Amino acid sequence: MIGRCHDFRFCVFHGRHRGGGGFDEDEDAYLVPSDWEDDDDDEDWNAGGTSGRRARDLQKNLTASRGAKGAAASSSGKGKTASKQQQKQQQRAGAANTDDDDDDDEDGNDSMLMNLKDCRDMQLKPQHTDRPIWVLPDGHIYLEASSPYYHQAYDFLVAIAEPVSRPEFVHEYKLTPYSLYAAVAVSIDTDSIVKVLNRLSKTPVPDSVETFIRACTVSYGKAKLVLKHNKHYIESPFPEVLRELLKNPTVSQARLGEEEEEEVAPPPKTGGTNKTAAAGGAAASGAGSAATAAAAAAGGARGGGGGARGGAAGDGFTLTDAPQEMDVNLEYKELAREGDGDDADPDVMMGTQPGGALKNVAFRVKNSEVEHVKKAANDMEYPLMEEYDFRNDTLNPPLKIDLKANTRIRAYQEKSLSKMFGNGRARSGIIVLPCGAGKTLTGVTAASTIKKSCLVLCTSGVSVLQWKYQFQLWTDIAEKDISCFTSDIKEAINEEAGVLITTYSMISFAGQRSEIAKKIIDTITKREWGFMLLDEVHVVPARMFRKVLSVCNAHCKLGLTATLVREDDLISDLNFLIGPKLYEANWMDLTQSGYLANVQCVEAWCPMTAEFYSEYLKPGVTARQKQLLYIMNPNKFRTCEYLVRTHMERNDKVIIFGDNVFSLKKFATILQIPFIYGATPESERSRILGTFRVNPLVNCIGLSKVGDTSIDIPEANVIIQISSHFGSRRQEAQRLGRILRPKSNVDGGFNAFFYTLVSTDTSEMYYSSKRQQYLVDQGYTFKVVTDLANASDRSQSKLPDRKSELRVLQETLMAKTDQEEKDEKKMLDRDMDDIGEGSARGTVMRRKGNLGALSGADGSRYMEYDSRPPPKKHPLFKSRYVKM
DNA sequence: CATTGTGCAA
DNA sequence: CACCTTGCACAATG
Repeated sequence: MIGRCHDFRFCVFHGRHRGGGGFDEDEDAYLVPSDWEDDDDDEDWNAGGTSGRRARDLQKNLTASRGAKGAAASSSGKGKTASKQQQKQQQRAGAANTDDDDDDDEDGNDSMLMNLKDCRDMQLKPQHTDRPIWVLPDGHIYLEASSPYYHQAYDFLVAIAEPVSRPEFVHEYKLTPYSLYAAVAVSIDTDSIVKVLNRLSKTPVPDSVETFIRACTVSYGKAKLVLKHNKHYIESPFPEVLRELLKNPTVSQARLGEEEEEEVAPPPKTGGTNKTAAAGGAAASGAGSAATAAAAAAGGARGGGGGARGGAAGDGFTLTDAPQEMDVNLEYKELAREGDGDDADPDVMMGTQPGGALKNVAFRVKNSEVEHVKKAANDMEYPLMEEYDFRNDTLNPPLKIDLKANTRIRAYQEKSLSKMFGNGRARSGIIVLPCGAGKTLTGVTAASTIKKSCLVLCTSGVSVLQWKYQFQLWTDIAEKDISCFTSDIKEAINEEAGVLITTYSMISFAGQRSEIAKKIIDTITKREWGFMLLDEVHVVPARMFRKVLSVCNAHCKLGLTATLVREDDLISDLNFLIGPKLYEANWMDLTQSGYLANVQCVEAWCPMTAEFYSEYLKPGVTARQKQLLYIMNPNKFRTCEYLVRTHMERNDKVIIFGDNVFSLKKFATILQIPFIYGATPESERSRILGTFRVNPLVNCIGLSKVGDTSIDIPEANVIIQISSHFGSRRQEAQRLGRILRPKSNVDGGFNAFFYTLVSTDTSEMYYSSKRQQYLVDQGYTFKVVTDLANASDRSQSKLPDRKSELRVLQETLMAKTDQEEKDEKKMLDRDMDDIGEGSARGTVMRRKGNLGALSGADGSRYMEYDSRPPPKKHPLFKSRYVKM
């Protein structure tokens, strides 16, 4: 039996005993008062008439109904109910600068305003004041956070809808096909969704929404992607579904006969590398060869374009029956049983199926095409389920790993894992937890539940070490069973089963590999991984990093991240690359529970000084120079200075973040504080961090974007941002995450501070509001202060007068990029070579050149350069050069 | 083993 | 409405 401390796994087992239903996902979990009348007359929805394809059109209609922006927004001024006014106010409060500009409610933010128009004629139901949510015809849902039934409704809504924005009083959610897939994936059936939604809603659920829900959920779970002997199969008890999928060219082209080799065949190195031959090895190989034989026949048939195998696979399509031998796995029986018991759904797909005897049919797809197939299937609204029945997997050797007896996991971690293991199997997906909320422990717990070979992917070498450390901290895994693989650590993998921790770039690296690396990569790609853990999963959609998913084969994938956002549009790719978002913690809930520090966010407005602003406005000033000017704005510096001084007096630990290295250096130098950036060697870094941690006299350090990731400073409780990477919401959230570690002085008030210094009337204002969006959606509010620069006493400042300001301005205008400096150096070296003798490389010549360059005769310098063949074709340099 | 170069991500 | 620098990982070099 399981130790009573492992509540989570306790739950998993019980979940299974209860017949595969999610253990806290059934309708009963969303209890509402029984005297609420159920006014949903489950009208019979005719599945036959509506195929899943309709969902997309419905979605279009839904969005179209949102209508023209401006008119709706202005006409919505007198929303009918008090709570809608409240919503609006709240929404506006979320945006930092609402006073003068009404137009800056952008993107998703305006939906609430528009929707007010749409629901004028909605009828309120009895007990509507008790019911916590509004369901609008466009699929948006609003939840009153003050409702006594908030928690029930919250649990339900996060399961079926995407959180859009969760400020203090009213939360906005949105129904999307993906969110509904995820809901069905965690075992909430369609009728329950509609029923509970209706019960919670103040107004009857609009027909459009119900239709949308049904259309989205009807085809979910009909087809499945499974991994067998390192080959991928699309499998379904419904031949019709497979036929449908095969109509898609992407899918049909990805199809592969059982015995066919993929073109990208690995080097012929078959000599016993496949180590699946464990305890059940004999049985496995027997089944394997039988399967191959059976499929070979099928493949032949397909080649001939002729006879269908199996009665169900007619219609000109030749389906490869799943060989009987493959059905030995319980997984299949359970699938069949589920389909059998699926009472509420007399599915059109099953029309020809003999009720009790569901047999799975399957066809193989190329491993290299899995990504595209999944995307295509998603687009067709037959999202492929990926579930791993790890308890009944006898093919892959088990891994000896258990949580230590004293390991405890928190309620929300357990909850997130319950979404993953809800029906006793492991489903692929993404868990979103804020920084410092224990993502690693969540991942480790998942790995020790599955107990199969586990591949962990991280973004950097240091986090590889951290993961290994955490595995050893929380579990009893043997030293021989866990290994790291980075450019400088190459540990041997356990042949049987083990945990391997590596980086994305290690796997996706395209260039020449060292011999030892080649060997390890080979074993990684050959192995059938039980579990793949993707740390910082928001990086995975990147062109190179997503390759890891086609290179490594895993039964189940779990992505972890704190910030599921990107500034490009690739984030939604994760839906088919990994799976649905299984759980997203609410930052404010965790703050209230004391798991996170209570952060006061402040945006400090710093007016530009006259000289800096006139430079800023000059025509022909490059974007980079403009950026430098608003960062180096003396009022910003003095604001920073003032904040540092103030927090020093409180004995706080302050981090100054600067994305731009030049300005960071300048600030740090003038303030006389240590700073770390990319070029700071490791020894120096740990020395500075060490003193910052322990020395009460060193309470302030500067960090470049090295601090955004991979530097952990639990002691810090104040952040001052002096410069940032444009509108990166991820950076903003990640920086805030640095001070989220709960602080000891919890007295209900703010115990951490997050300042962003913004030069007014510059593009920095725009970026700043963009950056804050993610945090605003998590419920943070930004307080705007305007007078800090003047509040500071000039005489105490290191930049007290106009003369010193002008000096800074001068330096700012002369600031060179690293690239420019390198080029200068190169050019100098070249000049030296031209002059001839190496001995002339003396100080005199070098100095002269340097001074000349610094004096700013840029144009001529580059012109001269032009007459020579370009020494290097760095694209960045090229464009700059062309400009001049 | 410290540095350098390349390529990538954001 | 895009902005383009900075940091990192990896392998190869002297």
